[in-house]
Amino acid sequence: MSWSKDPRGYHHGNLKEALLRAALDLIAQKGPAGFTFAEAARAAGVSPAAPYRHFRDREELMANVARRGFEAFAQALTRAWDDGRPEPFSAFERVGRAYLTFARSEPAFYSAMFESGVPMEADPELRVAGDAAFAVLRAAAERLIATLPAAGRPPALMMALHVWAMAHGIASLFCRGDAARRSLPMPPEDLMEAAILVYLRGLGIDPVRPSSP
Amino acid sequence: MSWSKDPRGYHHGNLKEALLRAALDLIAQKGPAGFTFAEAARAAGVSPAAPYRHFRDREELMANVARRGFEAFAQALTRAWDDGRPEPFSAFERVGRAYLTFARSEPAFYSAMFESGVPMEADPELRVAGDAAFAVLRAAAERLIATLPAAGRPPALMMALHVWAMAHGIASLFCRGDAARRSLPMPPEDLMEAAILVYLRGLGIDPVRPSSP
DNA sequence: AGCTCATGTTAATGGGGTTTACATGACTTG
DNA sequence: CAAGTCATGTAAACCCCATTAACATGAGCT
Repeated sequence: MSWSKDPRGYHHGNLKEALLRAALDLIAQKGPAGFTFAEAARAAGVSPAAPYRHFRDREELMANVARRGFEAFAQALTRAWDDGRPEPFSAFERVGRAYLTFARSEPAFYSAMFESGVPMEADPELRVAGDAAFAVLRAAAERLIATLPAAGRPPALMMALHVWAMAHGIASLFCRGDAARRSLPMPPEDLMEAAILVYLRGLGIDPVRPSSP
Repeated sequence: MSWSKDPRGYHHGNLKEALLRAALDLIAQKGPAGFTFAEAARAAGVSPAAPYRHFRDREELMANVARRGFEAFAQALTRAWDDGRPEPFSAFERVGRAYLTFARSEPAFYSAMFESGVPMEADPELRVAGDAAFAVLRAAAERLIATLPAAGRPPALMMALHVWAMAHGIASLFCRGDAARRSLPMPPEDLMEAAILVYLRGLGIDPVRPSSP
């Protein structure tokens, strides 16, 4: 669905897209630090100065990759959450797994989003995209907490932050593609599922609460 | 407390140490990616090629910094754990706080240890140091789990991994010094303490279990 | 047809990573 | 003490990268 030589293209046609894709490939191969502006240009078949017509500098390109990453991430989490079907508990576990699946299947996006050092303030759209992704997690937490008796409900924001931190921690430590990954005596997804299980039990949220048995 | 001209030094005297300190400063200031071999050499008052007499390349220097970081980290955690005094529960919470305190007060070490992309296999001593740090966490988890009735004790390794991931996640997301830090409506330490509280309750470990009231 | 502007290219500057050949001086050894 | 040796630095060179400035080109409008 993507051509590097578009007949409609005169000079290049869609260098911006080509650069973003090249960056994604390079980040996936050599990490966010190993990615170079010049090499992305080379991959797109243009001179080293050409990218500057589309991105102020290397960091702006990285911020763009991160923004798209957050958008795809939010989509993936939303799809996993599936509006809490069939019931919030198992749906929430699905979200946890989806988090790790994304980190593993889109390492370039994940690196750009969380490990590239790009400040969220770099681009308002980046912040919006990042907030939208977190909002999915937060909404899910709210739904899950709503299943508890009204008295003594923990704050949903806190729960969302805890789950985010746990997922990010597991992803960072155990889901990396490169050699920096720590070894683990089990699949990261299992570790994540167990963590969520224990954590939710700590909040008083139990796995099986069928309202209509 | 540190001179660049040591009288005992002829050529330099202790370039290796000077480079390690310079690297630590530079990483603290500009992140693990911003640190350059040449600048460390400049800070030590030496030619750009001199560091190669002491480190194979930039990565080996980084691995050395990471190793020292793990050693200091293990010390900090051990001190916080204090052999479980006065009782394992509060001591464990202290370890959680100490984790974040280290990440915040030694950002250069923490970056080198977890965000520099240095593979643990780069140096056997690095792996040993890293394992030793994790061992503190694991030993603490074992002690805490031992307070539970023998039937249905959760695996201590899993618990240690969960706490590690949670602490690392919070540290990575919310304790960074640079602009990439996410904003948080509360101190990270409080978030961490709440997480441990909830998690331990999920495991059936309660705060107050005085065996001798 | 000709103008204009977005888009690329070339060339130049300034830095960093790394290697190779050379220099220096501290320590050892006869 | 004189000479050799080895660790430690230096200088120079090479290649790559980021970024900018001056120049070129061609698409689309008038």
